[in-house]
Amino acid sequence: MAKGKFDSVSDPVSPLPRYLEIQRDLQARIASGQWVPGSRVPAEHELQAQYHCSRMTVNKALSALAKAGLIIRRRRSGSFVAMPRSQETILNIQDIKAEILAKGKAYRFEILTRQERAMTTDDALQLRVTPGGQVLAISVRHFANEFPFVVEDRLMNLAIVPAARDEPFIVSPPGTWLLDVVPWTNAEHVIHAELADQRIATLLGIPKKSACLAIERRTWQGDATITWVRLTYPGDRHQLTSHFRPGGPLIP
Amino acid sequence: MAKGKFDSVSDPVSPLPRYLEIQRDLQARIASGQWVPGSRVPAEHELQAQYHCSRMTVNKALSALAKAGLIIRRRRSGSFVAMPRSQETILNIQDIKAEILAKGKAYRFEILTRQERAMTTDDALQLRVTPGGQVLAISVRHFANEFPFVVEDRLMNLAIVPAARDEPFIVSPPGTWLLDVVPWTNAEHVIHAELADQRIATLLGIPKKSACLAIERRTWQGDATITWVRLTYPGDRHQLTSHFRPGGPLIP
DNA sequence: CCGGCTATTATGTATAGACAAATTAACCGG
DNA sequence: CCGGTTAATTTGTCTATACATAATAGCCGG
Repeated sequence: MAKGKFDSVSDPVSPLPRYLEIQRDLQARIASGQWVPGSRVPAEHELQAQYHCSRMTVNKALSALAKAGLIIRRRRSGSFVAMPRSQETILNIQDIKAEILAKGKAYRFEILTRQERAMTTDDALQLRVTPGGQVLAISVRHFANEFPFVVEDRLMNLAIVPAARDEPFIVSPPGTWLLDVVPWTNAEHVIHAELADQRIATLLGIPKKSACLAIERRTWQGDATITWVRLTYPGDRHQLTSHFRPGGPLIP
Repeated sequence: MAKGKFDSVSDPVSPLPRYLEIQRDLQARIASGQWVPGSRVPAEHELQAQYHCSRMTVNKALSALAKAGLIIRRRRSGSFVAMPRSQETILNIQDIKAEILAKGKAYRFEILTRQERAMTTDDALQLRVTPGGQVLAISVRHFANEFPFVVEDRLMNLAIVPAARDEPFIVSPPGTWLLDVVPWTNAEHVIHAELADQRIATLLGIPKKSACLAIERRTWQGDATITWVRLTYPGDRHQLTSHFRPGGPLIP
């Protein structure tokens, strides 16, 4: 005999690892409706016999399906096809510089205003911290191919990011700089629509009272808020797009 | 001796499985910046010695970290702390009925229009399929506590969902019904801002030309488009919120 | 000095066996 | 028939080992 992996019975040379084969096979049965929600998935030892492999291999496939939320596993009871999940999608909000460059457009930005000040009540509210300390307030306009792309209004908590005080933000805009310099642990996004006021209209070069997409983001490091930012996009020119597959990271 | 699991050396009774302990420990070192991006993670056999366990256990922890994108693994080279990831967040777009009920408000809906027709060119474009076949076009208004909440304009591909033809949509609105009945494999979302036209303004009870948040969703089953839907929310009253932790599903 | 071969190394996948924990099912005494 | 104890089942975790695979490092001949 030559070599032949582990000499699996019926599959001489499989391009896909065994556990992924099993995983996809089970996933297909669930997606196709062959196994309806609530129905029982064969026990590990049964699948082991069916697929002619060890229990660990079956376990790896089943655990992945469980982590993806396609099945529910309970000791002694067995595994069951999960109920249809509420819709959930992965929205990729890139760093603005990366976002524009990814579209193959020329990127440029300009600092509109920059102010270092004692934290006001409003600042504290928006950062969701107790007042006190200093903040750096910065407004930036980003351009794609020399067209105004988005207006950024940002508050940075200088108690957490003192280095920002001495950063001129010449090569990188504040958002990109922060991403590179400060590790963050939590983020919150709020997306809504609003009408352009005079300032936004002028800065984006759009008519006053046209629709804008506003994204607000708060970023934390542990319990401390690092920064709050509000990005205002022209609503008709910008849109957020996302794709989603249930059992998301399963089929990479 | 009584029993004592596997008699691990220094940890008599651990409430957490070993691989999770290791995983969290490594994760903490990465998050804290102790291991900077690009730096090398000890090899499996080193960690095995450090944590006093088998290589498979270490492997499980490292594989999970790799899947979560915290480290990059390469054969022969070793494992390395990943570069800071582009911002990515999980946006939860619930089924409307569930969304309203979750807010503790009374839910009601009404069918505004319903038309079964041969697929028009526009329909085909929006469903992204080649023309031909029948579609069901439905408009629905959803209420929360008797206030207009969102307007839904939907196209359903009757070639894929013939059952919709005979469904009166009395107990459940089309979206909820579809979620319960039809398994889907892919979805695409597009979010943008726009101004309310006369119809939307009337239906939502808001001034004409006020800002609206529009969410369009296309849902597939394999290659076939099941449905296209456009949800129009009042921009000032509705917002999408999401939280995100890097290394998301790691800390359940 | 360059290009290709070989040895080494780290990860990837898989096996078989073992004990632990949880929960259901069966049983049995009152 | 009820309630509690015991047994059986299923998943969860872990070990030790083995071979596969990819990629680097080093060697060696031209």
